[in-house]
Amino acid sequence: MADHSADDAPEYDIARIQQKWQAVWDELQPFSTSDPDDTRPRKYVLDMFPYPSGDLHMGHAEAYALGDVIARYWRQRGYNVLHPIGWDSFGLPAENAAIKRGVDPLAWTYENIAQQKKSMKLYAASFDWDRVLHTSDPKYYKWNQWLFLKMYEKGLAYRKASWVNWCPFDQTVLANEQVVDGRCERCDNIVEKKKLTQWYFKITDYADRLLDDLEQLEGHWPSKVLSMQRNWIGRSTGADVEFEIEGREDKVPVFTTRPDTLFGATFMVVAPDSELAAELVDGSTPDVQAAFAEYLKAVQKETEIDRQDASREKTGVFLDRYAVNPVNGERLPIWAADYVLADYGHGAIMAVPAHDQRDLDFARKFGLPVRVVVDPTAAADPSIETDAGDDPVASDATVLDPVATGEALVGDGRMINSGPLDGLSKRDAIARMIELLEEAGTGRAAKTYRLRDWLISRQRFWGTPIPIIHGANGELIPMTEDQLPLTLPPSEGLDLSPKGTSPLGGATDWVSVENPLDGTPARRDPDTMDTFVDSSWYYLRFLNPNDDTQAFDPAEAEKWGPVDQYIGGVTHAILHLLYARFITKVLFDMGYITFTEPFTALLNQGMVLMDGSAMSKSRGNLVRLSDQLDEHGVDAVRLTMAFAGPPEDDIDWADVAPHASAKFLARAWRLANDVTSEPGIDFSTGDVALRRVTHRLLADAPGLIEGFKFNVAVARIMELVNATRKAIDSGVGPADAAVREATETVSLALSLFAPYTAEEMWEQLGHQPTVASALWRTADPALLVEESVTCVVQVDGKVRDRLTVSPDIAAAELERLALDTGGAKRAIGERQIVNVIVRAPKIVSIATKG
RNA sequence: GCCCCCAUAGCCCAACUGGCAGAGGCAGACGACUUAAAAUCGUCCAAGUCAGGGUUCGAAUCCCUGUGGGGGCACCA
Repeated sequence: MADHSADDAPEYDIARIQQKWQAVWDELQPFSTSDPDDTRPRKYVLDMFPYPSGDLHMGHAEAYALGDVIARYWRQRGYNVLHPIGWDSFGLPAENAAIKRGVDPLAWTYENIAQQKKSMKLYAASFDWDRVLHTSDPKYYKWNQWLFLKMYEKGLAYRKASWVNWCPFDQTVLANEQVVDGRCERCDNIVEKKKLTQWYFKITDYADRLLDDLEQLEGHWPSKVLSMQRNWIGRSTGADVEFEIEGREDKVPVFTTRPDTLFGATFMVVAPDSELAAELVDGSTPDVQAAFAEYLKAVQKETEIDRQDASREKTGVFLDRYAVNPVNGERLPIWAADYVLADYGHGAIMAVPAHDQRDLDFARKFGLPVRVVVDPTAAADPSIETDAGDDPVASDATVLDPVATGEALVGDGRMINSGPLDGLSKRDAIARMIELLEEAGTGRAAKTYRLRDWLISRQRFWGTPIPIIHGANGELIPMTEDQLPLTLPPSEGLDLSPKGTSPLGGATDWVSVENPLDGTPARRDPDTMDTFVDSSWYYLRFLNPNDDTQAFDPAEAEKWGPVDQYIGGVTHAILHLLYARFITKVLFDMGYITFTEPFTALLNQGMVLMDGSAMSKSRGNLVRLSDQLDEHGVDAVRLTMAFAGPPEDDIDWADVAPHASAKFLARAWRLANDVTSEPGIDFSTGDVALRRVTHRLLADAPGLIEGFKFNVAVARIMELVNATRKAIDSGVGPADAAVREATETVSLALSLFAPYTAEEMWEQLGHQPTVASALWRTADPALLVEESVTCVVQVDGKVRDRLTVSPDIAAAELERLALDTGGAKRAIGERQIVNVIVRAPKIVSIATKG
């Protein structure tokens, strides 16, 4: 038995090993991708870049551990792997820290970046340090401005006045995506509505493509993210119907998903905060105008949270105006009610109370007429085809009276009271009504989306200035590319505190300019861009981060793009990913790139929790990464992250055992110390049993890594370590060639998870550094075949006997052997055999009866 | 309200996608080494797969129903 007492055996000193190899990596640069003559096939592996709000935390540690496994894996498989890192370094936290502590946001940001970079190096993340970028660097945000100007040129960047989300604490507008449950995503304060003129990107022009292209990502992105994106875009199909309004010149379009129920429309509702409502009220009586003004005031006082309370009563005011139903000429009273939204569809609806729950609630409250046009009891008629799932309702007079039941009839049935549609099913009636509307020129098939345009202006300092000059008469003058970058003025002397207008407005020298067209006084746009603009295309900037002549090199994009594997948290499932997909499509349309999706594959890691909940200082369950690294070593923390479970699952730090990972690594490392054979020994002379374990790992690890089953891969390495330990201590001994082969394989496999330990082992085994640039080995198929396998003999589903047979045994032979076993004979007894299923060589299943 | 995931030893998790429920780890028990402890090495322990039904020669795996947990969307016409 080998002697492992502390006195005479070397100790696994992870602190020393870490220090040693960091220096070696700095010198050898095994992760550089700068050689233009590299002929290896390429992989682009990208971790979501961090926001520098402090030092790295446990969440970063998990993400970077997993991303690194993938990057190192592909390198080991012979690929030229681009694995860059940068910082998403514009944004609110820098500014808030500046306000709170009176520091310069720039200094604060770059101090944090320096600290994070140091931690990443310690953490052994295999980044290409030559490609670092910071979005707060004018070298970077110049190209944000370029992108803005290109979008402006194409009509994809525009200004409009609209009711926007306003965070009263951060004193800035927010995108819809940044409002969660009616609260500001960042500070959790209740969001208010304000009418402001702001810059928008026209993402709605791309709604169909953003939705339809998700199909390409199926199987490569988590299905959860795909469904979140689908929900967010929220396409619904139906028809636009044009209604005439008495006393108004132009017709009013209304979107509906149920054009089949047009004959059941009994009133119309417009959004109180829409222009249409204001205009209709203008043409109404003074009484109506007063009532409406009061109602509008009440509506505008409501927060998003009030509005989303589904249980609240319907409210509204009658406008004393009338629309005309285009299919039957009926007069429909027009109401304003806040259950109709100004910015969805056309801000007006046709109300069909019999077949829409909201309309029914409203009609019941205000005593408006209800007319049933779909008879759900009639679907039993065999000549009527109903949609699957919409089962006919039992024939019962009461269901046909929604006013009495309070339940709208939303299911399928047979059309009644609907003139030319009578007798049709819902589906057929929808199609027929669209035809009729199109023939009459009063409507057409239409689609509407939940997705809104992307509001990109922010009234904040620490962001990309918008490269637009406002002339004295309100004209917009875009800067020209040669004038970029438009850099931020120094923060010194500026009031950064939230006050509802951009701090840049106070930088008089900066904001006041001459109108480039006529020399009259003009002002720069004082707002800055949403930082999601920065991150929407950064993956392209990594291809040539220091190029001053272009945002990115289309030739490099052709070489490397799109990203083969993107890794990051599910927190960005909608926002960032949707914007990046959008900008990618825009750049494709402009001809800069040849692909339409930025991220071919996506891995979402879970969160790191403590005692079942997210870590936070206020909760007092914060685990500090630096403490963990000090206590257990980098490798043990990384290994723990990979081993804890499937990567997309949350890790509860209370459930995992980094000390056990450290113990395992020491055990693996000790193997390398124990090996006594020389490098280059002929492995084929080694012990076959141990070689089998080694080669099974060689064969299986690639599939496990590519399937993101890192935890299983680690378990398999542990298995090999255990088998090797046993071979050394109580088997063939430390000099056997198979022991060296196994230990070298452990080092190679561990190099993905525990790079320091793996390097140390590799060197101890007599190899040149680095194991990080060594290649994975091919399994010998001969060693993957077992000499004999156990075949199970089942009778009526129960295991009755076992056979030890050759793996290539013939089915007929196996059947004969199985039927002859004592266990099978006993179980069959007098019963009659009805079927024998043979799955050679693993199982024989006998079915009997009697 | 609509849609989507998940449930396996005390705990974290595997199981070739229908073929003997266990790879690995934690915790636990015992032993070796030690004056002792730690470290190390070794041995052992444990569920019949949330519940009920169905398909099948055979179900953790496929299909229904329910329970429990997690997530997304929601007055979106």
